Amino acid sequence: MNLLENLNPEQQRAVMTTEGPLLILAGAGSGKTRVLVHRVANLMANGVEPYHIMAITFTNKAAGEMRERINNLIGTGAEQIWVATFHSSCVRILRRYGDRIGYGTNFSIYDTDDTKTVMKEVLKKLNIDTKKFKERYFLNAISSAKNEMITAEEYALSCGSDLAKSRIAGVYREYQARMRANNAMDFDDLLVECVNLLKQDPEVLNFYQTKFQYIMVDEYQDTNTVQFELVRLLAGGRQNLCVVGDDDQSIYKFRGANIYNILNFEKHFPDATVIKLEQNYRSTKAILDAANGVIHNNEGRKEKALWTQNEQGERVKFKQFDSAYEEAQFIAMDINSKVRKGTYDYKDCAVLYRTNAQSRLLEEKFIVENIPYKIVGGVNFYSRKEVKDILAYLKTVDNAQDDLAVRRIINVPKRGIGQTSIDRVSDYAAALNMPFFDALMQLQMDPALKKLEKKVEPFVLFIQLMRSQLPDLGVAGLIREIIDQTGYEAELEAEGTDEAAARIENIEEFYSKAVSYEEEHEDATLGGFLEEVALIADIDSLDDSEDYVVLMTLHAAKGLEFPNVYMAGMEDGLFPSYMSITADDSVAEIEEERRLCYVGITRAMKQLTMTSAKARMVRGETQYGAVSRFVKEIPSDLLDGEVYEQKQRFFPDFLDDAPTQKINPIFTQKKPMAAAKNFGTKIEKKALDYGEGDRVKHPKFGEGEVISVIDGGRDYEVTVEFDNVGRKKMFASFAKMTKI
DNA sequence: GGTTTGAAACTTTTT
DNA sequence: GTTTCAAACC
Repeated sequence: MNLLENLNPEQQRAVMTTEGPLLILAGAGSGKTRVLVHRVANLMANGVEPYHIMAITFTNKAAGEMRERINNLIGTGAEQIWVATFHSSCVRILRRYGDRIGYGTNFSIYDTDDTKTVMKEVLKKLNIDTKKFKERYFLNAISSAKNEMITAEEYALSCGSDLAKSRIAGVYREYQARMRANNAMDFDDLLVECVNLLKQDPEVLNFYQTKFQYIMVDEYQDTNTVQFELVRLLAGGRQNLCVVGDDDQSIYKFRGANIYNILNFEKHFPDATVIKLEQNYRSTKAILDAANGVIHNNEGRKEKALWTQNEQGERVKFKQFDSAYEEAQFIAMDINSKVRKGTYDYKDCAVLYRTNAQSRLLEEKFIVENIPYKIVGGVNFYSRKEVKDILAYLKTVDNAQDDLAVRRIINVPKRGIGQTSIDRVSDYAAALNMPFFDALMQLQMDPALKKLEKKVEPFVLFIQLMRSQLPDLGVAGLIREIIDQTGYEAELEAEGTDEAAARIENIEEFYSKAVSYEEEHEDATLGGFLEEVALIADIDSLDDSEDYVVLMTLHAAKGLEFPNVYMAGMEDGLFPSYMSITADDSVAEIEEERRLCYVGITRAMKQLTMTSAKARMVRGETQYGAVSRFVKEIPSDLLDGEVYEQKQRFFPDFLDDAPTQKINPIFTQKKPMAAAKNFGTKIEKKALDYGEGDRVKHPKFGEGEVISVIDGGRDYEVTVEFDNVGRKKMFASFAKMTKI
C-alpha cells in the first residue's frame, strides 16, 4: 500500500515530517483527520512501536472517529496507540499515579451540577449571600484561575487589598478543600492535577516521556494554558510534537482557550516546521467563498487562502420571516420537500443555531411534520435527575468518601431522613474530620444521633452489601440490583404519569449503556464505567447509520459536515449575541462570534440556507432584531435572497402583546388546550366506579382488592392490595383501574 | 418530615 | 415560557 496515494503535496509533506515540532495549519475541510491518520500509519511503517504514539482530541467523538480510521488503515497493533481526549488521558494517568499527589486512585469526577452543589455548601459555610454573588460567578473565577494554573494559595497572595479578589480566594480555598475531602476532581482539576503530578514526580514524567515518543494534538487552536503545559511536558523529551489546528475556528475562548498557543507555536518551539493545508475538499465554491467573505473581516489572523476544485454550486440562500415560528415551519417544510424529491436523506440535513433555547420551536415543528430528528446538547442525558440518582448510588459504592453522592441518595427513595438529620450528621462528620458515610456507621457514638440509627442502618447495610457483591454482579448487575432493591422504578411505575414513564425509560437506557460498556471492555470496572460516563458529551452519541436530522448549536457542530445545512436565527442580538455586542471588548468578542459563523458555514458541503425572524420570543418577551451583520458580510453575488434594512421597532408597554399575537397565532391556541386538560382531570374524579373492598384491575399491576379510598381534594388516593405486586398507593385519575 | 405552591432566575457557547 | 428553589402548609 502506498501511504501517500491520494494525498496532495502539502498533505504528503505533513505525513512525511515525523521528527521535531510540527504545526499543521489546516483550513476547514482540508482533510486534517486524513493527514493525522496517514501520519500515524507512516510512523509505524518507519518502525515506531504503536505504544509510543499518542493522539489527543477534544471530544470522545473525534477520538472514536480517529481510532476507527486508524484501525481501518493499519489493522493489527493499532489498538495499542493511545487515542483519547485531554480529559480522559489525564484521568488515565491520575488513576495510575494519583496517589503520589495525595488523591485516592478511585477519585470521583464532578460534573457542572456537582460542582455547583459543592459551591453552594462552600458559600453557606462562608456566609456569603448567594443572592448577591451567584455560584456561577465563583465557579467561573475558579475555573479561569485553574486554566491559568493558579492555585488557591497563589490566588490569595495576588489579591493585595482587592476585596472582591480576596473573597474569591477564600471561596477557592474552601472549595478545593472540600473537593479533596470528597476525593473528587472537577474537569479543570483533572488537567491541573495531572500537570502537577508530572511536574512534581520526575519518575512519572520520565515514564510518560519515554512512553509517548510521538504526540499529536487535534484542534490545537482550542487548547488552554493547562493543556498547553500538559502537552509541553509530555513532549518534553523528544519534542516530536505535531499539532493541527485552524485559528479561524477558535471558538472556545470563554472556556479559557488561548489562541496564542497556535499563533505563537513557532515561538514556543523555534525549530518548528509549519505546513499549511489550504485545499478544501468539502464544500462548493459558493459556500467556501461565502465563508471567506465573512472571516475576512477579522483582524489578527494567520492569512490563509482556502480554495477548492469543487463545483461552483448553488448560492447561499437567505430568508427572513416575520416570526421564529414561521422560520421553523419553513425549515421543516424545506427538509421534507427535499427528502421527498430524493435530493437528500434526513441524515444529510443539519440545523445549526446559536443558543440551545432555539431548539424547542424547531422540535415542535419537526414533530408536527413527522421529521425524524435528534437534538444534540441541551440537557445532557447524564444530568437527568433519575440518572444522577442511580449514578450517586454507584459513586457511593465506588468511593465512600464522595459525600455529595451519599447525601444525594440517603433519602432516595424516602427513608424518613430529612434535611435536618442530614445536616446534623454532616456537622458531626465535619467535627470528627471524617467522611459522611463513616459517620453514618457510628451514629451510636453520639447520643443525639442515636435515634437516627434505626432509619440509617438499612441504607448502610445495603451499600455494604452491594460493595461486597460487586465482583459477582458486575456494573450492570449492580444497577439492576439498586433499581430493584430500592424500589426506585416501582415507585415511578406507581406514579403512572407520562413523565414517570419517561424517567423509567431513561433508567433503562442507562442500564443498557452499562451492559454495552461491559460488552465492550473485557476489564470492565465500576470506576471505569463512572469515568466514561463522567466524561461523555452528548455529541458523542451521534450515529450516522440512522436517518435523522440533527439539531445542535454551532459550537457542537465543529468537526462535523453535512450536505444540507440550515443556520437559523441569523439576527443581530442573537447571533452575534447581545452579550458580545455590548461587551467591553466588543471587537474581540464579535470576532469570536464571526469565527463561529465561519465554522457554521464551512459545515455545509452542497447547500446552505440562512434564516432569520423579525420577531422572536426570548424569555417570554418578544424581541425585534435586525438581520445579522454576518449575513451582510457574505458577498452579494453569492447570496440568494434580499437583506432588508429593518428599522428597530419599539413598542410602548401597553402595546407589547398585540403584535405578538397577530404574528404568532399558536400562542392563542395553546392556552385553551392546556385548560381543557385540567378540566378533564377534574371530571374524572367523580367517575370513580369502585370503592373499598371491591376487586379492581390495573393495566400494569394486574388484579387486586381496594383497601381504602381517601378523598385528597383534587383527586382520590386509592390503596390497593394487588395479588402479584403487593400494596400500592396511587391517584385514581392516573391509575386507569376498572371494577371487576 | 414531607408536600405544595409561588416566586425568581434563566439563556451564549462545553470537556 | 420553563425550571428551580424556598417558604408555608399539612
